Amino acid sequence: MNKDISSAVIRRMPRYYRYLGDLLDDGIERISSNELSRLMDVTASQIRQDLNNFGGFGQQGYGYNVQYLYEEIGKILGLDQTHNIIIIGAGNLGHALSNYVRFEKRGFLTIGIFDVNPALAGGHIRNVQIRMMDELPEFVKTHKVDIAAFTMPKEKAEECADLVVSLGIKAIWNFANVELDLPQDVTVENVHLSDSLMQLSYRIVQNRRNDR
Amino acid sequence: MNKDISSAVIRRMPRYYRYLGDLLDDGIERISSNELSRLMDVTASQIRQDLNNFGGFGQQGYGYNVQYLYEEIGKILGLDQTHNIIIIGAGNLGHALSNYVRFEKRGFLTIGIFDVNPALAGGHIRNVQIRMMDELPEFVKTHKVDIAAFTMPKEKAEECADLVVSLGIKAIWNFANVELDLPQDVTVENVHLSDSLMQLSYRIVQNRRNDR
DNA sequence: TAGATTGTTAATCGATTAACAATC
DNA sequence: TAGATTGTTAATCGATTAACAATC
Repeated sequence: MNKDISSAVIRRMPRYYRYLGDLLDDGIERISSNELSRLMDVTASQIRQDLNNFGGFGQQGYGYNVQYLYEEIGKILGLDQTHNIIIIGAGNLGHALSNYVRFEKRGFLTIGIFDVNPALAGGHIRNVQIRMMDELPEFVKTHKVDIAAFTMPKEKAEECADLVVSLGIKAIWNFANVELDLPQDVTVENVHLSDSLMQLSYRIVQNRRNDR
Repeated sequence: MNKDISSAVIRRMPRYYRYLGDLLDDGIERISSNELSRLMDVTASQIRQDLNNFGGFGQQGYGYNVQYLYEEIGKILGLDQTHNIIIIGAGNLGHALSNYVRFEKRGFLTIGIFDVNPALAGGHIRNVQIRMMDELPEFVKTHKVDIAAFTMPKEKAEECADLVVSLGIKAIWNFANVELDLPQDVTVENVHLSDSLMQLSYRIVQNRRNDR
């Protein structure tokens, strides 16, 4: 129905959402694309183009109602629904993710954490129990799981992907440093921390060269 | 000197590096842009264009030597140098980052972790001592610090940015969910986990709509 | 009504892909 | 030498910006 919206646009939507949330907190009622443009350091034209991919949220001569636009973008991003997350890999990163209380406010709820290490069995992270991997199939059958977050070592990632796909999970938030090979009805969002660090490193080295 | 290379290209370099590393591990000696293209699911044309931003690393009729190309991309990304990192915020995420042994292999070394919580003072994460924030200025003066990783709550981020900038640090790896306002000789790489999760959420909701 | 600002079309710019001559 | 494959130029495609008529 919605014709495909370019990923460049999608990438910017959470940023709009963030800025509008801040404006809302500051009690700002309305904002024009021009003011927002100055605030966010993007062109007003881009803001209007981006938003109009999803509909006309503004009003000529007035601008945008902050609260309304904030809520609409929230709906676009699916933040009006609850997303149940399981975390596979109870290492530091798994801990970190499950502790992000802020996510909960946006409707993301960690309902299970899984690991292979028997030493962790029965433990809890903020009242979410750590379970062993062999309990995963039963758990997914008895709970609604929307997202599997992958925080295990990359060597295990492909195997885990096969498992969760076979259990019917349709979305993976992948922190393991490999590309997963998935059926096309399963969506994956990669967070490659080491790629990110390398990009930073590139720019550092580049700046040093320019200084000379 | 190097004319500006588009960020789209830079973003792809770590991925090339990753794939070439895997090929190297598999004992593959040479590869053509065409084979790599199939492997990575990008066009061969793009691979050749991307690489030729930095120089001619291949040979007509032969392709690319995997080892050589791997090392050259490593140099481009600055992985032939050591980068000392301090982590500000010793929460779960700070722990996770400092425990990424893999980063060390690429020349990224955590040399200090800082927090405001006195309960953490004197603790260690993998033989790196947790220090209090008031020790930071002295630490930066007596150690070479290339990167400050921001894993504190977003409310503290801007203030920390002012501090590390005033101490002469030129690169920030920012996990706090705000945009930092920085002088233009300071480079920042943002990792906005909640933005990432929202993009995933968008695609989940989108897929469900399409199913109907 | 006049002024402001959107929604949208048109123009520009940049990035990706295709093509092919150069050359190993 | 003939075949393969790069490096690079040209063509295409998509995304961003500019402009402006519609309208609140």
